[in-house]
Amino acid sequence: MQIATWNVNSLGVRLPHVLAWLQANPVDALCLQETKLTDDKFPAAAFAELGYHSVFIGQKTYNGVAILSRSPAEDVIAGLPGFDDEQKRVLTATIDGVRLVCAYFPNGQALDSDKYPYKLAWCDAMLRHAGEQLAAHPRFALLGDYNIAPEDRDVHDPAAWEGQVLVSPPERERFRALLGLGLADAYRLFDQPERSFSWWDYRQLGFQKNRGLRIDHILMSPALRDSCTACTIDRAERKKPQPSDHAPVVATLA
DNA sequence: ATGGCCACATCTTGTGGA
Repeated sequence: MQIATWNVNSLGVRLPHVLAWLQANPVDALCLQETKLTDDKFPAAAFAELGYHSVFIGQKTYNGVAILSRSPAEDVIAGLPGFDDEQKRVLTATIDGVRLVCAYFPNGQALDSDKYPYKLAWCDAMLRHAGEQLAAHPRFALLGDYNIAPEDRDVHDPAAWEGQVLVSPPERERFRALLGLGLADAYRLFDQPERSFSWWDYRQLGFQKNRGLRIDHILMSPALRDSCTACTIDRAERKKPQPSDHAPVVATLA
């Protein structure tokens, strides 16, 4: 089984990329973030033609998440229970007996922005949700754009980023709290190239110079970790014409 | 030189992203 996550930065623009990627990478489940489409505009038929079911919650312009899967999604939950939020950022569903959370963590914008305390409170609500889901479902994974680079090695230039959103100590504390539930960062289960990132700025030849951040993650429960045989970032996708600024992350389960 | 790109909305300029 393969599970994957990809922030597509507008599914309206990136639909051809996603369809081509699925044909080349027929994963069992793909979590999408930043679809930026209201539900009436979600291209479910195009995915169905490739043999994928879809569940989705979207809004105009911002946010929006979806889970595409070869088997139908079961027991779907939209949003974070107990956390009132207009923003469409979370879907939870069971695919082939694996409980998946597809999450688009808030960006936070800046440490002095109102969006920063929202991000921290959102992370706290996610910690509760992940803990509850993990307790109920031993085969559990949390996939998505976390908007957190967990360690300095996940940042192209840690000195330049110090004090910025995405790397601040309170955000990294939230990431470590998720690990504290017993979840493993699938990418770090394996030897990986140095300077591995999942997002690169569109500006300043960010990708060509590999000036990026690793902010897209797959965290998995002990039961899944034990069967995980690989986790990779598909950098090649970022080289294509009109790419998303994020690359897909894929985990393989035996 | 503190911005460079991209997507989106409302328009040809502003916001948000990361």
